[in-house]
Amino acid sequence: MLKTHNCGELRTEHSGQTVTLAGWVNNRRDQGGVIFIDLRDRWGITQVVVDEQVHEQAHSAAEKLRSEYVAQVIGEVRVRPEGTANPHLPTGAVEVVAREIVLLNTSKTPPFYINQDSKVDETTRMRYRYLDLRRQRMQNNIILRHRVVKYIRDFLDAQRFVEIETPILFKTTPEGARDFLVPSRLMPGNFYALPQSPQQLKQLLMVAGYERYFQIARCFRDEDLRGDRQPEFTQLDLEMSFVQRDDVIALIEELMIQIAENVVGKTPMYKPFPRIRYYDAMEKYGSDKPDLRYDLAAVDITDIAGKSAFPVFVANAAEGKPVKVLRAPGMAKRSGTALRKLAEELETIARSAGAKGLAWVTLPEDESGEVKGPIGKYFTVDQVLEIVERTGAEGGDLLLFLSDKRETVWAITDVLRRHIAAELNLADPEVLAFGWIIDFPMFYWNEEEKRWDPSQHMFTMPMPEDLPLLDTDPGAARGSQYDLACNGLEVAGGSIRIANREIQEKIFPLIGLTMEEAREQFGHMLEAFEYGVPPHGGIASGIDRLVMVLAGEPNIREVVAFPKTQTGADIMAGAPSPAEPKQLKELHIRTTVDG
RNA sequence: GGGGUCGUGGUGUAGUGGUUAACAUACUGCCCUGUCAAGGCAGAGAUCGCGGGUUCGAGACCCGUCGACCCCGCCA
Repeated sequence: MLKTHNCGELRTEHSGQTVTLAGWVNNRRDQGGVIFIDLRDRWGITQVVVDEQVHEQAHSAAEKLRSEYVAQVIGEVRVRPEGTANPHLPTGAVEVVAREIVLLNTSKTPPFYINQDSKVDETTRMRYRYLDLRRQRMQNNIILRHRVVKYIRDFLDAQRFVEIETPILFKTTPEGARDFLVPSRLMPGNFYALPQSPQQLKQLLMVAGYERYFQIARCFRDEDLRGDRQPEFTQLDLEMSFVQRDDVIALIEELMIQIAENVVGKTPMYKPFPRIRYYDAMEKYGSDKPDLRYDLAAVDITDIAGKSAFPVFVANAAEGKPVKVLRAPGMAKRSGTALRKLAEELETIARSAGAKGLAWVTLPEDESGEVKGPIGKYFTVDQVLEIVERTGAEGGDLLLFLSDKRETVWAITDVLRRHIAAELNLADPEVLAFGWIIDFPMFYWNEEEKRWDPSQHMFTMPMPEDLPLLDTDPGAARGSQYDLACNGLEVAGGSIRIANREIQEKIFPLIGLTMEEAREQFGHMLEAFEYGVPPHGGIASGIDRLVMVLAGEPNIREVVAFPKTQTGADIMAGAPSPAEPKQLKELHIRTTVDG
């Protein structure tokens, strides 16, 4: 080893020891006769002091050092002179007096600051990702990610799970996301697909009798990117036999709590995690992955609004369209101009979610004041009081009225709620608010294709008591699906699977598959399921998103070592790139794009 | 496929149609024996993403294009 200690570990008790350190020059302060070098490695920073009169050779070597040069320092640890300790550094009580400095490598001037967390254009960061990753913030994130994955492996191993690898080259399926395809050289005209998740394979491992399987699995989906979505990502994928819904939920909840507390040092806001029915989540928050760090729930006032003098609400209520109120706490305290501007802004946001307009009233700050706003006059005092009581609103609140088709109101609730929370700084990145969403509908209606689409996947077991609904009212049937939301992100989702051939065969026609098509695409599954399938269920958790939320980072790229840009490109390496004609020929591929 | 924001020395920004494009920091050289956001002095560094257009005059305005980012669609 070119070092005996790392740059983060020396303390006063090492005083007097001769040590060898090696790392990067974080900073150099040249005082003339004495030079201070802050030497940095993964573990920290240690101040190296070089005195011209004591070690002339080391001093002249230190004069040539620059930022990010790689150097080895041999010297003696000593307690810093009285009054020169640096309380901001863990190693700040000591310094290493350099006897010898070996220049291991020079460096060009970096294109951005490595030694401070300042804003840098993301294109530049991506182009020099290896330098970006050298920065403290990124090292923290990448190492946190390692610790989370390590914790998961140890936790599940202790619970007698077996980690099993499944193929990356697999079979395309028509359902779900767009597949990444890989042409087969040995079978011209045929393609593998990269797995969107190891869903089928893990169920087959249950058939195979492993009972408790997990994998830290890379998954691929060829869809457009978002701040929380990359085309390739990592899932904790697991499956268990002889379990019911609450067994899987309890296991993952315990795992998440332990990760939060033991790895990140944050106690989740709610313990145990609340369980919210899908319909209630949509009614209150307009989202199946609500941010539970704040409440701001929409409240139904259809009955009151239906009796108001506002024609739109009366008409909507009569048609069965809900009228709901969303509180914007304290937002009515703004001045007239600021309030009008805010209302316009909120209306624009509401319209983007399908609203035709946005009605609002302001509550006075004191009892003698009056309710103001475009529709204030349509409500009687008693009606206003009833609304105030039902919503828990207080003086100075801005009340937003949402009324439309139920699904549209959900969408508006979601965007407004998140905007208000952002405006009021209610989403503290230090807080972790987990919550389960349960009782999802089995299917949602696909109007374009005139069929039911599974809301999770076709192997999701219906809730036992809803089995009869498959024949009578599939839209009302609930699945055994469970999703875990944290801070407005979906961080896990799973279900109990269908282990019964008759039930599975009822699902196919509902989702528009004939038995022939089902056999063609899932024959291996159906066949396997004839050989003694245990009842089983599982869950998958997006590691990237989980680490993102644990780290309090605003986007997924901050926790992926080498992420893709929004156009799916790797700016550093220049991927994707054209293939050589020879490669294409071998793969029996011709492109329609002119080279 | 659609909507939006941004693009100015290495980096981060300012620049409200009119001087030699400004500031901070980084960088280079010199000075300096207790600094740690070191300090002082001097210096170098910009075809204002690219291409058209409007104008007497464009970093700024318009159109296009490229790239990054945010969002909708999409993501079982």
